[in-house]
Amino acid sequence: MATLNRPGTAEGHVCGIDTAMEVIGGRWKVLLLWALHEQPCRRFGELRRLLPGITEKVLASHLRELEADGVVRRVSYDEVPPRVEYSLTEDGLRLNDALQPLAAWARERRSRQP
Amino acid sequence: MATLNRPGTAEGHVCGIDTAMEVIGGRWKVLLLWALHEQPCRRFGELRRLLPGITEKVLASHLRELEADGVVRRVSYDEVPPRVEYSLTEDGLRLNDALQPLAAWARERRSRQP
DNA sequence: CAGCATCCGTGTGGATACTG
DNA sequence: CAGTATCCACACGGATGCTG
Repeated sequence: MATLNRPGTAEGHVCGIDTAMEVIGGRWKVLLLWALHEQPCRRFGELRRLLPGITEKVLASHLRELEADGVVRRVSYDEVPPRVEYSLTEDGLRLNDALQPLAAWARERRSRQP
Repeated sequence: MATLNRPGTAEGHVCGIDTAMEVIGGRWKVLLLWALHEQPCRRFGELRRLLPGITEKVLASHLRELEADGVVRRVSYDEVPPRVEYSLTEDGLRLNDALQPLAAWARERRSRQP
């Protein structure tokens, strides 16, 4: 019988969905993507304020992971005080678009059972 | 400044996406949804074989959670040997449809960087 | 301001064995 | 066959303090 994932191959997923889950898997990642979608350029402290409850460590590590996955771009300006701006890459924009139906599903389901 | 989530309210998420993430958050859940989408009715052992690496405990708990979230339906037949069949609910079908763009995103991105 | 270093608690998931 | 029952490991996220 065919299987849905292929153990032994690092990224050999047949249906592809869990590859995406690896990118957005993380407590705050989809909210970060959303924040960077609403406004294309955000600073570290700004993102922190947008996500009450997130700690600096987790915010930093999430941003680094999203950057490593090629969906977030980090631009550091050589100034004092330091300024760093985060934005979505092209791939990140596409990912966010791909996330919209999921958000719509959640909204629609809540409107049915409030 | 407005925030993306509203701490203090259990399900008061503004953008809705992380509500969906709570449903599909789990190591194998999207694969389960996918399996039940490919073929509408699956048995426990069948699902276990489709997901090499999953343990019985995790499979059972994931199925129970998906059932509690109203996306999976469990039908138990009173037979010997026991037979239980799992299928997607209407809501589960819609969830799976909402997941397709995400899978497409992952596939498209892999085709660009193999 | 934008982080990193360190330590730590919890929960999710996993291994194994057993049952109706 | 379709699960429970235990026990356990470790990754993830969190709290706190310090730095360029």
